[in-house]
Amino acid sequence: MDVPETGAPPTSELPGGRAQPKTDKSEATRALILETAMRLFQERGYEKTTMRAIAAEAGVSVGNAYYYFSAKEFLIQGFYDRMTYDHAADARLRMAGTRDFAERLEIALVSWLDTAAPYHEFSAQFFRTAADPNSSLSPFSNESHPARATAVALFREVLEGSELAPKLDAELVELLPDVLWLHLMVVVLYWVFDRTPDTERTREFVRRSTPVAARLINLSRYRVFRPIVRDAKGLIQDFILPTIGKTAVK
Amino acid sequence: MDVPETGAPPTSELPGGRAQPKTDKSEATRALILETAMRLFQERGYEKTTMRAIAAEAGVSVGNAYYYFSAKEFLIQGFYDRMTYDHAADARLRMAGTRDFAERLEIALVSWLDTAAPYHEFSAQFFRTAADPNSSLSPFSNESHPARATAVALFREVLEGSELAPKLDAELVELLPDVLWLHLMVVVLYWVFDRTPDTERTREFVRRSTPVAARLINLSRYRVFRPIVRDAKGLIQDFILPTIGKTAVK
DNA sequence: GCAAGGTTTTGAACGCGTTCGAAACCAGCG
DNA sequence: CGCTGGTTTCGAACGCGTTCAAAACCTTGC
Repeated sequence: MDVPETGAPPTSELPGGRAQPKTDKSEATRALILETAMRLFQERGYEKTTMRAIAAEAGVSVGNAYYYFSAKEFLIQGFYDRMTYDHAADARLRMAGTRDFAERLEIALVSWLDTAAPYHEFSAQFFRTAADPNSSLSPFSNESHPARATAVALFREVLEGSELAPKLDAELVELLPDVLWLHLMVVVLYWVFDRTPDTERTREFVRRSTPVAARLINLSRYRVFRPIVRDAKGLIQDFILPTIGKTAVK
Repeated sequence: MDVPETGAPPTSELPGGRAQPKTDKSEATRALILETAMRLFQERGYEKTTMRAIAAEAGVSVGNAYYYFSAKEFLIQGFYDRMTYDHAADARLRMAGTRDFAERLEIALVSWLDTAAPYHEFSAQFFRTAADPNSSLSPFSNESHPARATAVALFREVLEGSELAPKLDAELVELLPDVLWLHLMVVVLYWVFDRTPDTERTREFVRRSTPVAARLINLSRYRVFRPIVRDAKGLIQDFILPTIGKTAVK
């Protein structure tokens, strides 16, 4: 079995990142701008942070900021990439000693909530961006979104490191990582709208929903469910995976 | 049984609509601006249509447009309300003679696709707005969103007009309309990202997924599934409905 | 050392959404 | 009729994201 790349240290960029860094100094400027932006986003929120402020605070001109990030949106991207990378690392650590699938899944999701917690306030922006099919930042429409690849790889580990995986239909094991990633997206959706302190409600949602999900997957092994599992697999293969950029495996 | 209000003719407005119309002339101006905006949105798309253009085309000043719609966003709202209303009317007509649940559900969803078809190009905007938890336009976060009430009422009819409803657990019948509305939201999500001509892919998705959904609901009647159905009901009651503005029924 | 060509940086300028103080309009009342 | 208080309309002005032509800087080859 091939281990997919788990995501490079968050330096890579999409179209918005302009030409690849030619010099060290250039790379430094780029990093400086991103750091500054991230700090200001956290301090004042996304809308309130103006490009002029970022440039001023970083000690460069606005034009220069745009030289590295062709739109304000693309500053989000850097941020999001890094978070995904941190999440995967943290989740791997936390679930290292656990073999139970439901537990592993819950650990992975809770780890996401913890990693994302500091950014909950302006997470709405991430989400708005993700929801725009015209934006190349959207993890749904952009087939080569590095953050998605990283996350899907993580969920593959969640599954394959569990005692459940060997008992399952191989085809299903192939599909599940993407489905679990979608599950995370649902949790994220819930989280974004969650206004309870420490997003306690989302945490409870995760606690309650993971066992149900695990149970459902487990049930798929029994004969009675063959037909409905076949249908579900068909739906996923034909309609979900192609949309998020996997070509259907024949 | 009580028939919920199916949505007033799309005149009502949320906070962005400013004070209620005092005079006929005022109401006329308001309508003129909305009509003009909708026409231009369709002609050139949302981003390309500037407030200045809307005002000019409508023969009023920008300031005046803002007097009636406190932000460009709120013009979307009028649009969306009307579409939802049209959809409900059309779907009712189409499914009048059908009792089979799966068929009724498919009719309702296809009707939505047909109603929304002319606006597919700039639908991304609706969606972005809906995805913003801070916006009062979001059908998720805004508890009294008229469009959602209309749509949920429609799905209640989809279910209760079918031969399936009487056979189901009463509690489940109470929950399902909202779940079906969520199903529509998923379809909308899919549709927004769908780039195939005439959104053929989404249409196929609907054709394929409605029977599966119907089958799942139907299965819930059998004894074997009691525990998992109970779990699912719990999740919906405790985590989904409260979020979209229903107080849990004790 | 210098010219050529690329990379990086600059800041003024543009277009847009939005705001706001003031004008115009329109009752109803004395 | 004129005054008064509310409603409606106006358009200049503000702040922000973004663009762009030109400048500054930095190699590299001669």
